[in-house]
Amino acid sequence: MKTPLRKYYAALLRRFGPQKWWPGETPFEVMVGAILAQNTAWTNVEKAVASLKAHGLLDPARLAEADEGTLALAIRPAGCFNVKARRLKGYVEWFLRRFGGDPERMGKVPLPRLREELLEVKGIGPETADSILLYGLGRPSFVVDAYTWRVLTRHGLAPEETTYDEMKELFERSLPPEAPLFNEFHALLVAVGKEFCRSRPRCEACPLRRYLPP
DNA sequence: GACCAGGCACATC
DNA sequence: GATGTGCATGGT
Repeated sequence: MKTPLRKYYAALLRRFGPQKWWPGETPFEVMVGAILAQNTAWTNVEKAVASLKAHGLLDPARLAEADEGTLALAIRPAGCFNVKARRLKGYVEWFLRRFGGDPERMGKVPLPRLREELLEVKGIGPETADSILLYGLGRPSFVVDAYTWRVLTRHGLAPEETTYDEMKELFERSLPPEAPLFNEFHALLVAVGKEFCRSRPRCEACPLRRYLPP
């Protein structure tokens, strides 16, 4: 069955314009940001990233050398800082060991296999893995998050028990595998989710309202 | 003063 | 295999 996702994309782009997520950052900075962003407001992530920069820790080798306590202190504004310090270190150690800290080398691994490898790293779940792939490396791996889930279930495009991977596949089989498209679409879903999906009444003004089931 | 935010691992049933 | 819980800051 043909999904209306392309129409959703067009309507959202018209309404919100390009979101320009993660512009002009290094791939490594995006990877770090993806971990810091777990269950955290984006404004807090920005503070933590700025703090890492100020501490000279926004570099794979430096970050790997830093002790967890120092790291935790530096990323404090991101919340869950002890957990995230451990996850960051674990990720960076893997990144250095596996690719010498080089995003170019990482980008040469076939997408499905690279995703599998990422998921084996402690602290990297599906959404973080896909964020790293899509926003960090420019690979066409669709990112699903709470907003994506909310929009799709509310519109009857997926039942509430749909898993992460199923929802991801729903997008990936309906769209051409183009990273810029996946990038923009996911950011637009967050935009509409934030503004309109918080409560039922707000659906009245939503740019997707004409696609809502009766 | 709850409740939420661009999750995840781990415990427990 | 499905739920439940801890992590923790800063904004609404």
